[in-house]
Amino acid sequence: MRKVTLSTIAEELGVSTATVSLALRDSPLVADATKERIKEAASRSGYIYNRRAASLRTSRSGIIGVVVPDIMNPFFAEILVGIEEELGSSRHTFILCNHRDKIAAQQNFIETLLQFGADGVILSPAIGTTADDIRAIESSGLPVVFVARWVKGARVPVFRGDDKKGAYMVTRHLIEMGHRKIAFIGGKRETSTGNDRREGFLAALEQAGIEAVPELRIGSERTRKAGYDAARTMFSKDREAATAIVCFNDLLAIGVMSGLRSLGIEPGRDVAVAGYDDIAEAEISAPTLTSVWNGQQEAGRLAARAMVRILTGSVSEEDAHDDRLIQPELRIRESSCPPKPV
Amino acid sequence: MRKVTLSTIAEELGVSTATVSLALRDSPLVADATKERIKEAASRSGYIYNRRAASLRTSRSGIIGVVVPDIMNPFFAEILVGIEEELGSSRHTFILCNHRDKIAAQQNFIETLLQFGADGVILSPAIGTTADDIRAIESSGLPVVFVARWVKGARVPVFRGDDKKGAYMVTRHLIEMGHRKIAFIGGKRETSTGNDRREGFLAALEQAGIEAVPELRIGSERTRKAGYDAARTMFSKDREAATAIVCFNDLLAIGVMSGLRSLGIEPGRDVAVAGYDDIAEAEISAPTLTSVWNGQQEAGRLAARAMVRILTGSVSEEDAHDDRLIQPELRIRESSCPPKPV
DNA sequence: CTGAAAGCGCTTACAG
DNA sequence: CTGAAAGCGCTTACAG
Repeated sequence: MRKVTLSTIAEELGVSTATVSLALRDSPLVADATKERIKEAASRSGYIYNRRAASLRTSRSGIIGVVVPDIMNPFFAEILVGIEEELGSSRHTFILCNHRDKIAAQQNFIETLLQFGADGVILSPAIGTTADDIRAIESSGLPVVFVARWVKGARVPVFRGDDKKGAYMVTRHLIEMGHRKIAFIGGKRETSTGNDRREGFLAALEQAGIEAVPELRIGSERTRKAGYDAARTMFSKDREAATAIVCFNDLLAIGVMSGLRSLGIEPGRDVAVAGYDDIAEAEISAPTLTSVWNGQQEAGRLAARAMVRILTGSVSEEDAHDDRLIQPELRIRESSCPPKPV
Repeated sequence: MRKVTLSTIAEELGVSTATVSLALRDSPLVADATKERIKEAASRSGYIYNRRAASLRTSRSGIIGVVVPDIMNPFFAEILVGIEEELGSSRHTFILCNHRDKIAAQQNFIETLLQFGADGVILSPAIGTTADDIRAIESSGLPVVFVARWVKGARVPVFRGDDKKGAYMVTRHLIEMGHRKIAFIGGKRETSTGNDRREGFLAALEQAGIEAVPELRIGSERTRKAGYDAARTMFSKDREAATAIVCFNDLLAIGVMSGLRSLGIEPGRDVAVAGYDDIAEAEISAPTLTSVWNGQQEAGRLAARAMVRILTGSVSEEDAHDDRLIQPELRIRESSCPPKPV
């Protein structure tokens, strides 16, 4: 079985390849009857549209790159769901990369995208990405949109939750319950999210006149395991190191709860714990986890939509800067108990 | 800045495009001095290799499709890690799809892969995929390798753990601890894994002369939430519905433990719980979770390696059938306690 | 060791 | 409404 191309069909029907091409894309230039015959022949012969050829000719590939730190992290997985939903309805295919906060991996993938002639990239930049890096990508002809994280100085639309405000809200909630010794676990100073959430935390303390104790802040990876370890480190020598813990994200918070329990400290009774992101698991953990809804699906959807707009030219890249922050919402659950009476 | 192509460089240096092409790919046909000049000019001018053009000419794209039910599930995420590791060293790029057990989504993506001229696909087939579907893919020129799941009747290499044996092992472990009322939660009859694990479970019961009680088997999604719900359904009316629970996977088991706890039943003390897959979380849950190591990273790696072998022609597709099952290992932890004395 | 030429399979003006 | 022709940027025989 020889490969079927436009010209195979053209020959068979005695028309030109131009007509076949137009017909298959439903151009109004082609007579309906001709279209019918052509489409019928195409599907009968098992014709497969060759995107490489089309893309070479038009210099549009229909590929959008999506670059995130780690798909295994539910936070980014939910962003992806949003992107997937939004892109599903357009004619774009997305191809995915985990950079795991390695600049080299990110660079490498961008290079691959350029080679494939990708139309754009939705990026949650790796730690260490500079505004110059972003400019370089854009000047290679690859429009960029940020999601979740952003890079200072880069003039690129960014779609994300208001991390500072959310962290402020959850910290304030714990303070209102009566907590004064509040720890902050996780997040890295080098990421915009890490910074913003930490700032929100500190702002709430300051506003309440609580002094920030450096020992009560532990940076870490963003995994369950890191939370588990951090909790054990913080509470193994002093079981009253803190009465409440704000975690950088839910994954960490779940790990923290597990770590506390392994020391015989019951989260939601002996120590209050709060997470961030409101991933699906927060609702079914035991105790259920107080968290901050951060709109990651929404962020993914908005980022994808902005990208499609840029690509279809319905909006200039300048105008795509409608990057209002998504407003976070506090989700109070069992894990944020009041402090134990002394 | 005009786009730089092979001919831009060729003109600049006064050589032919053939020579430039050869030089950039390090062909021994080109003199070292010429190579030097060409490479220098390429990197200086910011030349970007156009894979679409190359691929159109050679009809090899360097793309491998990876199609799994759900990347958010750590089981598949770990398979992906294996694939990523293995493919990292070859010159292949992979593009990913979640089919979420929707045949249409799977079909759609295969179509996209064909349009991009993908070289092959590593597939964990959606429920309902038939041997004919697989044959159709292969006869379109896309070699297939299965990972984790397989399709009966399809002559395709498959890389996966021995699910039946693993489920047998963990069930047997619980029986040896003295359990007789053992439930099985999760998995779908329609997937090969669901079937195999269920069979292993039943085989262990039968061998121990324990009658299988249909009420003690609940099929379900493969999520934490489903486990949570199933546990509550099973134990809310009868707190002694079972003394031990074998779960289709760890995600479910973690949900089950959470569900039990929400009813005031302590997993690992009142009821034994075991999972499957030995995901990273099993080790840090509280109680730590007894599970079966299933070698998913290994499976991913082997599948990717087999695919690369098929593509480089170092092995015929027939010979790639070295699909020995990965031997599962039992990981006994706190959650599998003996039955409570009556 | 290097070059001229053809061709992969599309789409896009242009002409009719 | 349809066709002939050029060209996207590579690679691959082939000739020298």
